[in-house]
Amino acid sequence: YLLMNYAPFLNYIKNFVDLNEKEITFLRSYTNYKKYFKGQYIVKQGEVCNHTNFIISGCTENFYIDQKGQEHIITFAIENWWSSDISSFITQKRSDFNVKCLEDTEVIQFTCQNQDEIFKNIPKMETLFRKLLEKALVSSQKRIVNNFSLSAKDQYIYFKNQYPNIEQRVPQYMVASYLGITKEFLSKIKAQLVKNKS
Amino acid sequence: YLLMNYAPFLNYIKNFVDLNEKEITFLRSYTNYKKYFKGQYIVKQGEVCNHTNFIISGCTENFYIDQKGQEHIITFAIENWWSSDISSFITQKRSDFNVKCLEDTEVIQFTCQNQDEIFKNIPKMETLFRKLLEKALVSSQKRIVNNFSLSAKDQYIYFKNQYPNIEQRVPQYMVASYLGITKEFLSKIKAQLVKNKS
DNA sequence: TTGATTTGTTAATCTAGTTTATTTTTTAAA
DNA sequence: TTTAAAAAATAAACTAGATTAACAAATCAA
Repeated sequence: YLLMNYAPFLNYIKNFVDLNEKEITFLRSYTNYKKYFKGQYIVKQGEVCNHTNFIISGCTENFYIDQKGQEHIITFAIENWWSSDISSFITQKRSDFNVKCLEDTEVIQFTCQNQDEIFKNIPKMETLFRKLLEKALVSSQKRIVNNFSLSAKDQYIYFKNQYPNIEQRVPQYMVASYLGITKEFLSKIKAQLVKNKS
Repeated sequence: YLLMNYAPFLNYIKNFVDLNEKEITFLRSYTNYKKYFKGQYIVKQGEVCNHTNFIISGCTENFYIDQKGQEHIITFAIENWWSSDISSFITQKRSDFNVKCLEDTEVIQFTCQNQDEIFKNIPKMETLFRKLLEKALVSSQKRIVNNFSLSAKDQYIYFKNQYPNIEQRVPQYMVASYLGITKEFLSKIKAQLVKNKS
C-alpha cells in the first residue's frame, strides 16, 4: 500500500540516477509519505526543521517574518521540487523560516539521520544531492545578480518566464513579496506592462 | 617538491574528513598548484571556467559586467576559501563572471573531469563537497534575506562583522560594489557611522 | 619631487520604489 | 443571494539611494 504515492518520487530520481530494486526498497524504508492541508505549516520559524520534503503534489511557500513584522517570501515550491529550511535541517538548530502549504500538499520526506543513512548506503543518492545543491546554489546566485542589475519590472518579467506555473497559483501580493517589492508597486508595474503592450 | 604548497590544502581538508596516505597521494596527483599575480584573471567572462580553485594565499574578486557596462562584485575570496564560477564549471559553458586576483594568489586547482575522478575514488571528498555546497547555499540565501530586510547601512555593518579581514584588503569602492550600492553612498554611510559613534 | 592615476569625500539634484489612505474587484462563506 | 473578508488597483506624499559633478587625498611611477 502507498506504493502509488512513491511513483512520482522514484520517477524524479530516475531522471538523474538508476536505482536497483534493493536500493529502491532501502530508500522507501528510510523515507515516508505525508499529506499536509492548505494553510498547514511544514516548518515553523523558531522550531527545528526535521525533514527534507520532496513535493509530489501541491505548493508551498518558504517565508520569514522580520523585526518589523513584515513577511518576506524566499521561495515557492511545487510538484517535483524540494522544500525545507536547509540551514536548520543540516545544523538541527531553530529555523529562521516558515514553510507553509498554499494548497493541499503531498510529500515524501526524510529526517537528517535517515538522509545520512541513505547517503551511506546509496552513494549515488549523495551524488544526486551534490548536483542538486550545485544547481540550487547557481540559481540562488543568479537571484542575487538579478537583484543587483535588474529593475523591479525586469525582475518580475524574469520571474514570469522562469516560473510560468506559479503566478497563477499564488496571490499577487505573494509574488510581490517574493520579488522584494510592495504589492502596490507590483500593481503599478503590471498596469504599465498592460498599457505598453497595447 | 612543491610538497609545502599542499600543506594548507590538506590541513583544510583535515578539518572535515580524514584521508589516508594513499588517498592523499591520489588527491595530489589529480590537483595542481598554481600561482597567479595581482591583476591576473583566473576566469574571464565569456570563457569556460575550467578549474575550481582553493586559495592558499592571496585574494580574489568574482565580478561581472552588466549591459550598462557596470561592474558588480558577487564575492571576495581569501585564504582557505574556494573560488570559481560554479555555474560555468559544472556545465562547462561560457562563464558570466570574471575571477580576478586582487593580490598575488596561490591556489590548488582541479578540473571538472578530475573532480569526478576524485569523487569516484574518494567518496569522502564528495561528502565534503556536498557539505560545502550546503553551507554555500545557506550563506547565499542569507544574503538574499539581508537584501530584503536590511538597509544599506545595516548590510554594511553585517559585512564588516562577517568578513572582518576583507575590508582592509580591498578598496572601498569594491566593498560598495559588493553591497550593491554606489561608492558615494557608502562614503556617506561611513561618515554617518563616524558621526554617531562620537 | 613632481606629475599622474587611483581612491575617497561632499553636496545638489533626481528617481525608483515605499507608505499611507481610499476605492474597487474577487472570493468565499452562510 | 447576500454579506463579509480577502485581494487588487489607484493616487498623493515621501524617502533611500542613484546620479552628476567638483574636489581632496593617497598612491605610484619616473
